[in-house]
Amino acid sequence: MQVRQGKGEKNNKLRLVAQDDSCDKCATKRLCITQGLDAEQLGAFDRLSRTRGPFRPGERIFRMGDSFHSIYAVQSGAVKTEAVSDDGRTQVTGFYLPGEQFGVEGIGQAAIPCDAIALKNTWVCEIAFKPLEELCGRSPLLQHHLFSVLGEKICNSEYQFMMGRNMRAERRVARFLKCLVLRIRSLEGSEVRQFHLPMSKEDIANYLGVAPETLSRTLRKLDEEGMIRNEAKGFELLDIEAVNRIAG
Amino acid sequence: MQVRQGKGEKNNKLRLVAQDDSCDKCATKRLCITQGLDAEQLGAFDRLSRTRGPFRPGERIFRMGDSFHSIYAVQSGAVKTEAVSDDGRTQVTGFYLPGEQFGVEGIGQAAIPCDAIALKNTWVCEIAFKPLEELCGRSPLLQHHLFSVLGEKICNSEYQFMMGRNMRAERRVARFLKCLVLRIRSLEGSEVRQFHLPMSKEDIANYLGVAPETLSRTLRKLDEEGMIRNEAKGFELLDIEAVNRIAG
DNA sequence: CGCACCCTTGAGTCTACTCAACTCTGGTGG
DNA sequence: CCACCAGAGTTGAGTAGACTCAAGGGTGCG
Repeated sequence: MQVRQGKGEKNNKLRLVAQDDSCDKCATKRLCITQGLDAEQLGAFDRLSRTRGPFRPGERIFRMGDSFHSIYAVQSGAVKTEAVSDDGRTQVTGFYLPGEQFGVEGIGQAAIPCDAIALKNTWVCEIAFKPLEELCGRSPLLQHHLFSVLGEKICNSEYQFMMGRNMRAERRVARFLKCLVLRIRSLEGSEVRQFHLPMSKEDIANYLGVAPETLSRTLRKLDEEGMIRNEAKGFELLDIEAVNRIAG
Repeated sequence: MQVRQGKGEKNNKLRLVAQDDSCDKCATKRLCITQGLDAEQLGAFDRLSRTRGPFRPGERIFRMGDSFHSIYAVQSGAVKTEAVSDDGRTQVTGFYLPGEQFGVEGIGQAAIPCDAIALKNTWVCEIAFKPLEELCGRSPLLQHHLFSVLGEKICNSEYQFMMGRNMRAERRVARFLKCLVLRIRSLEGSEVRQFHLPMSKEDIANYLGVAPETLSRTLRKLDEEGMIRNEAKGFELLDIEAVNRIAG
């Protein structure tokens, strides 16, 4: 949600742990819910949030069934959320990059409906929700930001939902790539062409609702058609126009 | 979100128009965000909400691209929301029964991302969002309710999202029926076995991400197996256990 | 009565799944 | 330094579930 400033030591520590730390860019992101707050409110916000980490790859930040206390933002690293369905299969429900919020699914619920798992060495900002609600009562701007975050999340979820139906694997994959490119470029700059994937291709396939084999074949096809250069742990973007065309 | 009491005339009018009006039962629903408010706050809530209708079947309550001003609750009738995807195809994103909220997708967004369309003669409660936010600042309870509503919506969206992938048509249909049974029974009583569908089967198929033909065949299969009795404009529930078993 | 619309049924096709084998990579240990 | 191993990813073959296209009911409305 925000990287708290004026905590040099912690940020340094963070940088030592996670080499690909992008947290100092987070403050510029549009979703920073503390944007526009005055000094007193920022102070209050600092008191209800804290940095946690490092989480190792595969380590859980919270678990399905935990009672809900906090919402989170990625400071550095990457996070996936996944839920276990009734029949025991896991479903990846989201990937989160530095500056992005997660854990809002638990708001107003008896229990958190998903696990959050670090994908690499990860630092997160944990924001206690009950005090945040109280602070929102005193800060209309913060309240508005928070509602916006939730609205955006709803909007994205419905978009994903919509995308999941009646859609060829090729289009799903293209949309995923397009989305990821936008998100990573907003962190690292719009000239980036080489994209490292923090998650496994198995996770991506699960997220997209296709078999790993289908994802593999689809990426190969996009590669052969010259849109991307498919790699083991990432991809190179060759023709964003073509990807957009397939994404629709 | 709530049916305002003490407006006998409007409710009467409403009853004349929509015979299956269930709005007087809405006040008992758990999602009533005005629950627990004091008289002064209830008054303020009344001033920022208003009843609108009747909307005729097919009539739009709001349109995709409209600027966001209000959230809504169904008072009587039924509503669907649908979005048009980039390639011009429409995707039904939700059905709403009396007492249920809709339109929260627009919160914090530049434009509302979907159409809301009445499925039969429908009255809705429109709640102006900006004043609602302000009122939330003065009423921690209301604020908490609203956050809960949004959290629940996120949770449901992710659940739907999850359900859309890797799932046989039979299971999707069974889940849809199960969910609908629960919702209608919470309105009309748990002994109900006969369910009228306010939406067309084409809409249901679209919502579930299957072809209308597939939905038709699946319902016939469930009928032949004795779980339901498939009808033109509804269904009779014969074996809820079996439906639950298939739903997983 | 006839038309329109929705739903159902049938036949054929195709996408994506499953299962199985193979490759590649990074890490470990001799 | 290289051989080995485990896990992720890729490729191939065969299958099944769902889609498309097309035609045939049913029901309500003018």
